Amino acid sequence: MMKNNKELYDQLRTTLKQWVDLPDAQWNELAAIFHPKTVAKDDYLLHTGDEVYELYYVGEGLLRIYYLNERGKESNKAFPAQGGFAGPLATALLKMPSRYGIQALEDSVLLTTQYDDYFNLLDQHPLFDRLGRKILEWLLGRRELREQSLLQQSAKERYLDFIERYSSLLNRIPQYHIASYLGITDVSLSRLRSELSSDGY
Amino acid sequence: MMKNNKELYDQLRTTLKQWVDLPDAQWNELAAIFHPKTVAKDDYLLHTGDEVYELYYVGEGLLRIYYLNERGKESNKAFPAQGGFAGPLATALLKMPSRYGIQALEDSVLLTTQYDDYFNLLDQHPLFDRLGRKILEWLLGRRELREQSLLQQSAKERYLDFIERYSSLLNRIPQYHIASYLGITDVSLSRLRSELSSDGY
DNA sequence: GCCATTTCTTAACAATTGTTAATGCAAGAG
DNA sequence: CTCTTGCATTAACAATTGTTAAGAAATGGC
Repeated sequence: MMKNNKELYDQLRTTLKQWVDLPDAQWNELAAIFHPKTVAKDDYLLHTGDEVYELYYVGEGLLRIYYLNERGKESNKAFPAQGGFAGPLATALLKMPSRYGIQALEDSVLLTTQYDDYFNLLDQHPLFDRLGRKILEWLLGRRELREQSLLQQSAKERYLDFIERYSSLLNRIPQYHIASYLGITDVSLSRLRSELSSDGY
Repeated sequence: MMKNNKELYDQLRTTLKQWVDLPDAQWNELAAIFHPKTVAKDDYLLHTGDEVYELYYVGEGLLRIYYLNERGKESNKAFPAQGGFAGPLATALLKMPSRYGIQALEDSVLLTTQYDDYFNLLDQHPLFDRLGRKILEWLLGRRELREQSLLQQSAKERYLDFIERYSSLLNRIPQYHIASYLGITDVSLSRLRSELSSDGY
């Protein structure tokens, strides 16, 4: 069910509207730096350690963003699906090797832009700074919810929250990736699930 | 060693310069909405559940920002000291009861502004949107580092990192507050410390 | 200096999560 | 269809962290 390009760009505009309703002139400027891209299931858009050049908008499909530590342990940071973004902004700004990677969990249709184009855009009109600020405010709120969850909730509580919050993604993401998002091993998650099911969930 | 007001505002301007170097006109606009405030050790600037009205800049002293969950467990989110900010931006935007609280760990000298004034300021000049965006980018980077740390590091590693990163604050923050920042109990931290010291740290 | 209070440590035991390994199950390739 | 491969489950055991309680050490008020 591949979207055509017009639908794709319309969808991006709708997504951005939740923060700033860009007038046609600015919208056209913004749309001009985004280009359609498709990616196949399991392909990588970014490896940890690479320099970051691109930002992605998910029109259709599902990605995962993950951290990798020195011991080679991966932890999933987020699962951007339709309407979501993926692009290590903080790292791109620093022009440093990325602390995270991005992989497609499904065949996906994206809109992508070069970070250099994005940074240039910010200088073209103050509305882009405003849009950027609003998106960042939103992102920050999400990161803080996650931080609180990791600090204060047990693995079981985090899993139950995940089920509730991301019910639509539940059967699209392998268990071991969910476990890694929750900060536990796949074996522990399986044990939690069996405890929950014997408790009547 | 109480700073006088001029030093206090100069310090704020210096702090902001790391993101945007405001011309005098915009700096004066910004300075006008900030007011000096002192707070005594142990006093609360914000309780969880209160609505958020104010943003704080720390001129001198030390604060802690903490989350509180339904079971009454507190977890420290950050320890803003000289040059730092405290103010639940994400919550202020939502006009919802704050998920976190702010308490002074030392007698502190602050500059504070009403969020309404801050939001108005953003409409006065595009530079403020830019400043806001840059601060948020920086904050987001820090939150992501913390998220990765909570997902991938053991309590012992997190503690060693904390010692390294915040060595200057180490003897100003009680152990149990550090433990709560690390996501463990004070008893566990004490145990870690004794293990480390018998390992020669 | 002395007392009360707070903070930190220690110890025993419980609960949670990790590790390893074996097995079952399901989906995709040929 | 069969085989391979990847994913999920289960079990036994280890390591980490939590809980509770008692006492030691440090701090602040008087």
